Amino acid sequence: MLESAPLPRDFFARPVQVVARELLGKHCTMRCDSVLVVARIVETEAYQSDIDQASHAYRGRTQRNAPMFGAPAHLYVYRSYGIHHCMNVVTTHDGDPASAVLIRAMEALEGEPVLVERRRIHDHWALLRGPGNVCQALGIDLSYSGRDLLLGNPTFLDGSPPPEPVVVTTRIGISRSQDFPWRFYLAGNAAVSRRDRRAEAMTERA
DNA sequence: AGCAAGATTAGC
DNA sequence: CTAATCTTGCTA
Repeated sequence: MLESAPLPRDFFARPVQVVARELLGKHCTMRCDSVLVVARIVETEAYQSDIDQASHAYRGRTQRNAPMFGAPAHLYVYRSYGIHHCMNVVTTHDGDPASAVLIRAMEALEGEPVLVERRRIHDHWALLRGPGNVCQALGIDLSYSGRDLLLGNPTFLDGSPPPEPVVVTTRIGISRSQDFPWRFYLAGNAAVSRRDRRAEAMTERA
């Protein structure tokens, strides 16, 4: 693999939709039990608190969502349905509403045996499919919430832009603000959690 | 202090 | 389609 540097804080200090889209194709490295895991981001969602009722920060700051109101390039992790964890990267910068990108799916590149062990499945494309599965595979829990990405582990690396077209569509699993087209994924990638054929058709035309 | 809801997932 | 499972945050 070619050398690549960690994404600088400035990368995240931009509008959350821009960051969500540009995060596609970027690599995420995570040291798990002294083993290096590398994965490629293939699906994300943007959450912008001021106009987004689906955002955990919509009703203001609380103990749980505090990281979303902090500096960019920090993690915001929360427990989902009492069983899973979901990982977000904070993009908020001075003067902007609290915002973060939910990492929904990745493609395993290195260290797959560790992921297989944690997930207890062998399907390569399902290892990191879905936000809850991403955290289970990488070993990310509540203790990671608020962590600065620039400290390393996990780390997001710069890299070449994704060769595949990007599909833009509406977000999944929310009951409010369902119409914002703030979900992004790499067309044709088998790790994507749920495909949107309609949006993919629009993508071909573009 | 009690309680309903939830950015999910796997299995029937 | 539904159960599983628990933390957060709102209401009394």
